[in-house]
Amino acid sequence: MKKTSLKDIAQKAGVSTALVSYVLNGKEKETRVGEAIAKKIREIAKELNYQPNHLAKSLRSGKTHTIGLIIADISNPFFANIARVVEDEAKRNGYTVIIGSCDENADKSWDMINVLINRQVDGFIIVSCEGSENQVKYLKERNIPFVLLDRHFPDIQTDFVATNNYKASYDAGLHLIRGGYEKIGLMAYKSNMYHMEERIRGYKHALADNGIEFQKSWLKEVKFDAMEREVKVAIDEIMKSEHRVEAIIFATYGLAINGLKYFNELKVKVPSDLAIVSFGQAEVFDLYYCPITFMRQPLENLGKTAVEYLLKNLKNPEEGMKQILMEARLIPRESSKAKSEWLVK
Amino acid sequence: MKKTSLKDIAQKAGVSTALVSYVLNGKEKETRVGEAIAKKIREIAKELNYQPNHLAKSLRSGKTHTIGLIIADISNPFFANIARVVEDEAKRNGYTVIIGSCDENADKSWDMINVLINRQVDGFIIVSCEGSENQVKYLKERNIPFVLLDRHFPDIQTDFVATNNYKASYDAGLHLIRGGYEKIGLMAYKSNMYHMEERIRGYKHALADNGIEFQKSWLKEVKFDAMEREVKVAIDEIMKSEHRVEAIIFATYGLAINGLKYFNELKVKVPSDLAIVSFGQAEVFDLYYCPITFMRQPLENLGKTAVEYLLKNLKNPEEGMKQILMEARLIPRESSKAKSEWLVK
DNA sequence: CAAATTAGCTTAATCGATTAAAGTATAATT
DNA sequence: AATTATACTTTAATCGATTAAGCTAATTTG
Repeated sequence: MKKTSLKDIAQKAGVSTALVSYVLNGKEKETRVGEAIAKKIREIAKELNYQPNHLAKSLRSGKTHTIGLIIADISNPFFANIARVVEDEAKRNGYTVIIGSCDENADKSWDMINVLINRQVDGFIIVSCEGSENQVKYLKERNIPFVLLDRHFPDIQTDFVATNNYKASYDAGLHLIRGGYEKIGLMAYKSNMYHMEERIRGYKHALADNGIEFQKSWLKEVKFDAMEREVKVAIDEIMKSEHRVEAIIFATYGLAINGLKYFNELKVKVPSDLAIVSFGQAEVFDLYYCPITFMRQPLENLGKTAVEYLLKNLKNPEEGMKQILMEARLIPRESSKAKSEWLVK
Repeated sequence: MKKTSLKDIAQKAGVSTALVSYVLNGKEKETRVGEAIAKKIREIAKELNYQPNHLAKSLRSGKTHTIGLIIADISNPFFANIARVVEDEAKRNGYTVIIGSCDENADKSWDMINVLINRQVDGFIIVSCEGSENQVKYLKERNIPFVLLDRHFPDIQTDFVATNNYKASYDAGLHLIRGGYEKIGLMAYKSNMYHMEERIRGYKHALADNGIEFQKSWLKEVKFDAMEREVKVAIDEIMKSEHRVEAIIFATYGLAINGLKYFNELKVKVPSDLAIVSFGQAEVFDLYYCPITFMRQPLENLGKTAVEYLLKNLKNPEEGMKQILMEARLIPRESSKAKSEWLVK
């Protein structure tokens, strides 16, 4: 049983497809279709359960009402959740989302972008990965609408929706310092992505502003592709070092998970052996024996705003650049309890 | 700058679009295109960075190389992961996946199916939710290829790829019994979905086969939509009841998370106050203070096989029904440690 | 009443790619 | 030389929906 097309309806109603199209698109007034015939057309359409063919529509109009969402790492629940938000918001506006994860790999990301361009997506929302600047430039040149989400490139003028990572990281550091911790480490990705640099910068400034001299051995940068192994090595180094830290900030969810696992193995006690603040957010942080303090990023707002910006661009490509940095909020939990609280015990 | 089309290439090469199409589709031999011209066409195509328009292709061929994946609850990491597997496997075969979560709501599921049908997906992979039998029947009637994943309806003959839930649940029960537990509860969804019934059946049989008389108060069924509240109520009841259980099986990831959170609040100690085995899988199970025993479902295999079945159907719609039940494997952890091990302490 | 509107509908081009069918040289065969 | 085969190309229909432009008959207007 084939799908009913405009033609089928036209035939059954004894009119041209044009009329059917006009009626079903609510253009009967402008194009003055007879009332009787309009009613008939609508009835037949209903009877045959007519559903327009999106392909044909899109081919004609050049609009697919589809958004390509490229995520650097969908296995990170923070991104998985943001993907859901984007999807829901897009759906509310009549758009379909095609999601792809590039697993922090720029080549994969290129592939996905090309595949999606061929599929004629109307625009992109992208959580960029390292080394994908050229892709962003390419989209700009080709005038393909897009919004960068969560990560952006300060040297490339684009629309973006991101978190104020400098501030977030600064706040994380400050929180620990106020809790009485002085030797504070940061575990981050080895990356020259701006958002990561900002997190490092914020952390260092928090130390400096509070008269704590940053020690090189406090900053551990691990490769995404070898995260599990390198996190362990880094932690081993940290625990042995002479300026051994009393607290550590995990710059991403993945780092935190690997770190916490290893702490379990090592029987490191949080927060007495080591206090923790982490970026990212996930169920685990609630359920760890010692609930983890984390920086809550405005997930909903980030996702929704990204969609909003993109749709605005699609409607009116001439509109100016739209950029926004949103603030993260520290959610204090046991893992970073002020020293004074657990010292007395 | 508009995208290059076949026409552009044809014009530049001074030939008809037909030739260009033949050459770029590797049909130069059958259609004996001159070698010189073929070369020229390929060069121009490369030079103009030609990328075929999928919409046009699909409109013509009736094939979009797109799969609709409808997931009952994407916030469940088990399903999120399976979605990734499906996506990757589809991509390996040149297919794009459009994912949608219906949040265990049949109406939403209807919507999604309709939207995706209009987008002309070639077929569906569906993790069905309660009350969606009519949708499955509809797809069957309309001869739209689909494969049910993880959940299926025994009364409707369809392709499916699922876990042997009866066996998994039986094994979960057996494991606890062998660990010396006798009073064993099960927390499940209030649902008449077959997979849930099977989990209940397996649990009961495990008890019966080991001479334990099932108590009504041991089985708690909570509504998905009010999970958080009802889990708490259920646990309160369990803890107070006279036949208070010593162990509990969570039939889904969501139930486990909510349960574990509440146990934390109540300071229930796992496994000495209550031993646990759960379905689903997630980072949390590793990182809980007492790592959680769970039934590992063959996630990869489930996802890949679903794609395989669907693609076979797409290639050859006449092929017979394909159904498979895969076995889950219990991963023993601290949360269900044999009583003898912790009693001595 | 002739001319000008207007209402109501159809025609046909278009989006981009595919592909039977038809066309036109050129070469081979009888 | 006439016929046939071969090699190479073009034409045009098609997928399904949209829409500017055109057409016809009824109605209004001066």
